[in-house]
Formats: sequence, structure tokens, C-alpha cells
Amino acid sequence: MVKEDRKNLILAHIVHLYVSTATPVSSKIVAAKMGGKISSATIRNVMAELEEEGYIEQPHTSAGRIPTHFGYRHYVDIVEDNVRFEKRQAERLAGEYTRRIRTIKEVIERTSYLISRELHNAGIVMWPSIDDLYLKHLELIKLRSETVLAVLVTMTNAVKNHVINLDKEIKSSELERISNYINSNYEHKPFSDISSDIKRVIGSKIQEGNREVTGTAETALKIIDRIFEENIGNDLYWEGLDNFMDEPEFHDIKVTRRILQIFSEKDDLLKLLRRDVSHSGVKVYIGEEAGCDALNEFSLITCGYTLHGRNAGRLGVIGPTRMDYDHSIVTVRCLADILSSKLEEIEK
Amino acid sequence: MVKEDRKNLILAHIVHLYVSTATPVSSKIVAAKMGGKISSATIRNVMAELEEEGYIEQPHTSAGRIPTHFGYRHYVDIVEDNVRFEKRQAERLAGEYTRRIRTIKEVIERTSYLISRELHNAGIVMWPSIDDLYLKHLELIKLRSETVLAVLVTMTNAVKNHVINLDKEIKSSELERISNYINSNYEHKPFSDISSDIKRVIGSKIQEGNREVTGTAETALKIIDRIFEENIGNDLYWEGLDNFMDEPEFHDIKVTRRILQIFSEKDDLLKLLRRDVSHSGVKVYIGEEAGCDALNEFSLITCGYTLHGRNAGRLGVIGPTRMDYDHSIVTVRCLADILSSKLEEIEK
DNA sequence: TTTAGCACTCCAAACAAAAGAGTGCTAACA
DNA sequence: TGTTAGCACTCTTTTGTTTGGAGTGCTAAA
Repeated sequence: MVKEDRKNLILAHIVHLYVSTATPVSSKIVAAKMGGKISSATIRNVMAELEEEGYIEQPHTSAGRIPTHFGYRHYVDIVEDNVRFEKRQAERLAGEYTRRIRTIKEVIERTSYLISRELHNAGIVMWPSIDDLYLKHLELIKLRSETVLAVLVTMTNAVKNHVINLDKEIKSSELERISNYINSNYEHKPFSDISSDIKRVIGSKIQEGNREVTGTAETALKIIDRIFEENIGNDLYWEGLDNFMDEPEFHDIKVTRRILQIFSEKDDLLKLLRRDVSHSGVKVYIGEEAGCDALNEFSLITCGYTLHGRNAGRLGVIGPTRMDYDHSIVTVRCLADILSSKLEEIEK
Repeated sequence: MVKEDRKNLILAHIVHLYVSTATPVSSKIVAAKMGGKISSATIRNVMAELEEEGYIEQPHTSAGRIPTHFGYRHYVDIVEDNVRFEKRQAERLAGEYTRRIRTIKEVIERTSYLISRELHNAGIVMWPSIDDLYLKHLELIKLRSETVLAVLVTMTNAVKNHVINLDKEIKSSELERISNYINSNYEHKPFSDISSDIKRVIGSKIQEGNREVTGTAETALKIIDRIFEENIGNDLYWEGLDNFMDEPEFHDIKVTRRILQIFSEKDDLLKLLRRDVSHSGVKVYIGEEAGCDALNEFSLITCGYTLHGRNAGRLGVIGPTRMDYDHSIVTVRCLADILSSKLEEIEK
């Protein structure tokens, strides 16, 4: 067991050294990092084992070792739960939001910027899903006979438009009734209440045999549900594409090109994030683990944030697989917490 | 004069050859391109003059010549007005818009995509300024005591939101009066009519001494004007960042980084475009001509497009200074024309 | 004014040699 | 049995040298 511990420690050193220098790590340097208590020859023996097990590899004979993706994975598994931010650091980050930042959009943009600035990689933040937002006002405008424009204003004055196609004609007066009903009953209430409430109403009306009201309620339900659908994490902010360029892996143009492709097809990224919305903690995808071709040479670290106590979205960082996992995990987690509390604050 | 013509022809050949091969152009190759009627020694003499005049330069003695930015400028001045698309090509491009493309947003995205695909560089398209759009519906929603949300729907169902701060409190009923007035009087009319009309109304009401109506009209004017201001080309679409990577200049990471910066600060780019909105034809900015640090190693070619017969915005392409100016100018101009007509079609 | 001819310059590619980094293996040691 | 010093071996990196050739500028003749 003690032997396994030492092996892991050596792997950790290799990861750290490779992350900071970007050059293959030799047994000698690791020996030095271990405090000089063990000779480089012993380290070499252990390294041979680590290589055998697939955690590290040699670019060529007579070069040092570099971690494989599998090696990073193992490393992350070991440290993931043990990394913690110093309180001071967390407070420093929280202090980076000035008073003037008051809308959801501003908080998200700021957070995205902070991720990229702190980690020198690309920060991404999902827009919170609408069901956790509090309604201020809903306006319904008839565009064509079967098409409605819904303008949604939340308590924080975030505004979202939705063009909704219904499959039957609707009268302006009916739209007005719906929006009046929703505005007078659900102002200051969470958007997610509306759908379930209306369903209940329809249920009881049907019992009473009230046909006409049911029709309108059903249309309302359809509209609300469509707004819902289109809003489950349907937007993504990012920042700091150019921060990548510092890293030596980008001396290969192909890699740079790859990353640009990732961002020009943000849907794939969104899909990945959306898959984990229900999960609240940190998730680390190393290389091919993301199951997305474009990300093969990159790692993605994400963490869920909450609104009104429920998972509302995810935020994270994308960088080369050779990245500082400790710091990234800790920072992403910390900023997710901060984002959660800032959103709460804003939504009063 | 004939002598000048020959000089220009040689410059043109140097530009063409350099653009297509990315390697310094020798006197021998130019001689061959000229049809072998003139010897390379003569070409060399002319090239020496061209260098003297600052149009071309040598990376080092015993290398061929490459055009300077000034040389490109001279070249463009010569050819700019003489390049024309074959009709077939123009029709091919126009045919790239399918029936399904029906909103402004879709037309703009498609156009941006076509630019980048045709020219293997980044295509950019300004959103048309609002004054040329036809009004379908205006909704005014009170957010806070002095804050109004204006939701604007055009005939093409393009939707735009504007949060407007007034400097005095406004009543919901007053907002309703304003939006009712505008909707009933200006539906299907160009947005730009509204502002001037209201000014006229205010003028005559003041004559009559009608104080109360004047107050509301002034508020209306303020709202309309604010929507106006925020809409003069305040948005930019682009496409094809990764198309750059084909070019050999991007083997230098610094250049790549530069271009990412350009796009992360799109405001600079917008400012540049907005400056030329009143100009209708093609504009070519080579290197430092753009007066924008980030663009020093790039060229920008833009062309105005129209809506309802007036300049409404610009579109264009960004690429390395070593780019195919002929083809770019012609394509940008052609797509501006196509965009103009597609917009017209859509706006009925 | 044009051009052939030639000396000259400089880069790019090829090759060679040397230096260095790091390993794996062996044999000895605790 | 685990650890380590020592050493031969491998492969990369660096540096230097050479060579070929591409391209020029200049000169003198057509």
C-alpha cells in the first residue's frame, strides 16, 4: 500500500513538472522533487512500472516521460476531492465583481472573463435555464396567424425573445387574456411554477366540463412549454480564446485550428454541458473522454451552479490536456459557487 | 506612358505570383509570365525602380521581391474599377440562397458564410441599420420607474430588444398610448418616418399650445431616437475564422493570436465599418490603412449594401495582406448586391 | 533602351560531428 | 527483496561546414 502511495506520488510529480515545463520529465528531476531521499535509479524503476501500466509514456528512448491521458485521469481521480481553495483566494475572486454588475448577463460575462483570466484558458458559462428564473413580465405578440412572439422579462431584467409556431390560428384577444392571466398571477414567482399550475387548472376545468376556457389554457400551456424547451441551457458565453496561444502545444497550427472549430460549432459543447446539468459537482473530461472529436487533444472541466437552490447550469474551462488540473478544478468550483450566490443576490 | 503601363503590369504580375505562391517573385518568372518577349534583365531593371519607389521589397539580397503594403495599395488602385464578375459566377452565388432562408438573420448568416467559403477568409456582415426596416409592431414594457423595454418587430419578423433609460418617471398608460399610436399609424411603414413625423407633430402642437400631448410626444420621440441610436449597425456577424489557417502566414502563431484579438474586440471593427456606412461602394484597407493596430498585418475589404434604396450596412472580408484582391473585391461587391436584393425581397 | 554574361551574395539543404540528456541493465549492497 | 551506483547505449539537439542554386546588380555590347 505504501508502495502504491509512492507510485502515485511520483506520477503526481511527473504531472506537475510536465504541466509547468511542457518538456518530458526525467527521473533525475523527480528524484530531486522527492527531496533527494530516493535515487534516480529507483525512480526509473518505478517509472518503468508506470509506463507498463499506461500512465506515462516516452516520446522516444532516451527522453523523459510525459503523462498519457490515462495518466492524467488517474491523477485527477486521486486529487479531485482533496483540492481546496484557500479562503483568501476565494474572497479575492468574489471581490472581482463590482457593484455595477447587476444583470444576469453581466454576471455571466464577468464570470466567464474571470475563468479565462485565472486559468489562462477559455472560460465557458451556460446561461441558466429559465425554469429557475423569476418572472417579471410576459408579453405575447401575434406575428402571423399561427405565430406568436413571446418576450420574457425576468426579475433581473434579463430579456429573452421566443418565436413560437402554434399549429392553429390564435386571436390577439386570446393572447392578451393569456398574458394578462400570467402576469397578474405569476409576477415575482418562479417561471417553473406556471406550467404545473396551468396543468392543474386544465385538469379541474375538464372535470367541470368547461370547454372554452380549456382551449385557451391549452394554448397557454403550449406557449409556456415552448419557452421552456428553448431555454434549457440554450446559450453559451465564452471568453479568452486568445489565452490559449501562450501554450507551446499551439505552435502546431492544427491544434489551433481544432480549437477554433470547437467554438464555431458551439452546439456540440452545449450538448456536452447540458448532459450534466443535473449533476452538481465538478466533472473532468480528459482528451477523448468528452466523446467529441474536436476535443480529443483538450480537457474540459465543468462545475454546476445553482439558482434558488437548484441546478441551473454549468460553467467551466477548456484547455490543452496538459493543464493545471488542481488549480482549474478548484477555481471552477469556486467560481461556480460565487456565480450561484451572485445570481441569488441579483434575483432578490 | 507606355513605360508606366509596363511597370504597372510587372507590379501586377508580382502581386499575382506572390499571392498564389507566397514565395518571393524572381525576375525570371515575371519574364516568363510576360510572354518571354522581355528578358529577365530588363525586368530586373524595372524591379529595381519599383523597389526604389517603395512598391516592392526584398526579404534579403539574392531573393525575389514581394509587394509592400504600399505596392498592394497601388495595385488595388489600378484594378479596383476594372474587375467584374462573370454573370455566371454571380448567378451561381445568388443561387446559394435556398427558399427556406426567410428572415433577415438567416440571410445575413448565409451571406457571411458565403463570403468566407468563397474567399477562404473571415466574412463579416453588419446588421442593417434600423431606419431602413419596415415596422410591424412596437411593444413598450415598463421595467422600472424610469426604464422602458422596447421590443421591435419588423416586417420580416426580425426582433430587437432595447432597454431604454428615460430621465423621468413614465406611466404605463402613457407607454400604452405611445405604442398604440405608433402601431396604428406606422405599421408597414419605414421606421425612419416615425422620428421626423413626430417632430412635425410636436411642432404643430406647440403652436396650438397643447402642453399635455406635447409631453407624451416628447417621450415618444426620446424612445424612438434611442432605438435609432442603438441600431446603427450595432451588430456584426462573422464566419470562417478557421478558414484563415490555410494560409502560410499563420505558421507564425503571433499572427493567429492577433486575429483572435480582432474578433474578441469586435467593437473596433464595428467602428471601422460604421464610419463608411454612408459610402456605398467597395473600400479596401490594406495593413495599417485601417488605422487599427490589430489589423496591421491584415487587409479588410468592405462594400455597402442597401435596403429600400438606401445604404443600410456593410459587409466584407478580412484576410492577410497577401490576399487575392481581384477576386475578393469582385466577390464582396457581388454579395453586397445579392444581399441588397434578398433583403428587399424579404421586406416585401 | 535592351540584353547577354558574369561575378557576387545569401539562403537552404545536406551532412557530420559533438554534446547532452536520459534510459535500461547489471552487479553490488543494505 | 528493495535500493543504488555505475556504465554502456540510444536518440535528440545543437553546432558547424559545405555545397548548390537561385537571384541579383553591374557592365559592356548590341
